[in-house]
Amino acid sequence: MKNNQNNKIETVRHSLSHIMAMAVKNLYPNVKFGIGPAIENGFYYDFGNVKISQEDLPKIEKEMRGLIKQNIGFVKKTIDKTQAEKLFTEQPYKLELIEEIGEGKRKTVEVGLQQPRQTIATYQSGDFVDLCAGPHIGSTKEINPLSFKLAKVAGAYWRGDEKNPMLTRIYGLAFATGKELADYLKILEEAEKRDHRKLGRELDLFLIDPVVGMGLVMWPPKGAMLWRIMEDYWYKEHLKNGYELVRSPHIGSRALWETSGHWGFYNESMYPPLEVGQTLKEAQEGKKSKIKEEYLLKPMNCPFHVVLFNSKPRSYRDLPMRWAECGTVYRYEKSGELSGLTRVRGFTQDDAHIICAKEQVEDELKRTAKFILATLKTFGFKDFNVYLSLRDPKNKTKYAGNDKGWEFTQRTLEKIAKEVGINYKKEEGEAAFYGPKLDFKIKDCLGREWQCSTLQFDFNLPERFNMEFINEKGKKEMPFMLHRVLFGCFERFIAVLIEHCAGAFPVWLAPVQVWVVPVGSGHRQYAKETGKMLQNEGVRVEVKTDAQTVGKKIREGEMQKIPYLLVVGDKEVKAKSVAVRQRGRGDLGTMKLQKFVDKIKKEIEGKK
RNA sequence: GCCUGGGUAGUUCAGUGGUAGAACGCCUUCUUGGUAAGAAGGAGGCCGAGAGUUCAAUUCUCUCCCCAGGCUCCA
Repeated sequence: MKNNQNNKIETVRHSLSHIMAMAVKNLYPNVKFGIGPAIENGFYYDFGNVKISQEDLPKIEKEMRGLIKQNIGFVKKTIDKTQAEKLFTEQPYKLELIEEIGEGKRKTVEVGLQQPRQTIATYQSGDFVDLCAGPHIGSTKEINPLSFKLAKVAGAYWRGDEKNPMLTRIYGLAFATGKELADYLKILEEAEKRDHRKLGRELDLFLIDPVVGMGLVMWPPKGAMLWRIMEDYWYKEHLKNGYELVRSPHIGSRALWETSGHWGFYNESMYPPLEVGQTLKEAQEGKKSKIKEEYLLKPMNCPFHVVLFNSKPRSYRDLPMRWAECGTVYRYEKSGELSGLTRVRGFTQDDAHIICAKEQVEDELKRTAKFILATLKTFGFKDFNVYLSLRDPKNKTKYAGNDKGWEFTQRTLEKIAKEVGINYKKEEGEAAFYGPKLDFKIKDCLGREWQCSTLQFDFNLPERFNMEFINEKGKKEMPFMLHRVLFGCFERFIAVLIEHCAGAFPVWLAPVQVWVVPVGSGHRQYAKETGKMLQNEGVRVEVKTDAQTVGKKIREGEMQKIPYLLVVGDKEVKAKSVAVRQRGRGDLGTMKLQKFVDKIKKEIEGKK
């Protein structure tokens, strides 16, 4: 039953995309049509040869409502390729699709064909015919005209390829009822309040300033504290889990990146070389000299770890090696891709490389997957999607490594994913060229997925750097290499963390856990003593001695999302107690100071 | 990088072809306070940068920079 309803709204959404296309055609007769599928929460359609802006949406929406009132029916007509080519003669994008349907190449949702077809499905509504496999509603009277809304315009490359022309995409929202639409709009409004960029400013967690550089993040005390807490936790857990810590520099010579292959295949994303042949002063004076050395900022930590591994002969007895480093990397992302903390140009990966023998692969994978799951759980993430990215079986040549290695690792990845109970989605062709991977993606406040944890094989670096160890038989053997990050990187993880808890961090993570609020000036001394005592117990505390009313300080404390506000006045001084106010819950009443210390320490210990 | 829309005080935003305003925040003074804003006063803006049109540009035009939402790419 639920499924039927889902299908029904999908069909309505898709039909709305056709109605929108009709409306656009009426208003912009020369429009060229791309595609227009139903999507989560609504639909879109891509249009070429038109200039449509946000301001035009009400006009298009009005036209759509006019069409809907006419009770236009949707009629399926199957025609042959020649007829289709004639029908869509002025629609170059449709002709491209018709060509591919004929060849069996087309396999998107709205024309779900895998096999070469002689016939082409079309839907006619009124005088508008669209290339479409359907299904559609019978007539526009099935559409509730109050339950949809055109949301935004956006550019989108034809077929998602940046070499193709850019079309104008109009996104619409559509639900079964007007109430559902209103509810969704409400959710969007709420989401805005959780935006990490807004909260980052309000809570003084991070700063990005164009004077420093786009995509380069600075961390004021509160943000730096949050980072530190995460990092301390991270180090502790890694040592517990049998990792060793390593460190590597921020730049590496050109030769390193040539050997790793990044010089060649990663050149779009790397900052250009630092060419050393003169002093800065000489460069400023315009003196030119021969470049003696070239260095590149590291976009990845791996090559350093590989060089460390190769620095002496390794025995099978040394394996597995688990080397971890919170390493800051720099990638020159295109300007339009930058966004808050989720996409930056300098970021710190909580990286580790596991180098092991084939027999150890399965066990290491399982350990790592469990480690990832435990970490996400500790930070309160329950809702994330996991993707098993495999190579494209139709194009095996573009990958590093050999068939045997790929088959083994892909099989093992899938096996351990099942064993540790991960509900994953398989994606063929999504693997990196150097190996298959398991990606963990967390949603932000708007439901956009961000890859955080990942677990990836690497067939490239072991080959390029000739990594080897001496096996039990005294023979040289190439080890398996595994990259993995738990957070992904601190920046992005902090972004999703902020949005996940709306800035109200659990006590163990809160940069400031407690404010002590004296009622009057006579209570300042006791407040300071209380603060000192808490500080000695390892609690992160601030004493608010400024001359403001209690009401004002409470308000500020709540807005700063401080987990506990301790109000102290005459009663508390006398009884050596504190009046505890918990964030979001209000006054919990008074308790002995020691009792509060026990309470908060227990919460911190339990990662609450 | 591409498409659409933006950029006015630390923040959120008004406003105007004759070089600007509110609220909060900040500073000072008064207030010594009991669970979400005590009062008064003050400072703070080459209205994102550059060029053009104009007697005159924050306002109109163009270029660039940055921001938002997408696309592409990615941790």
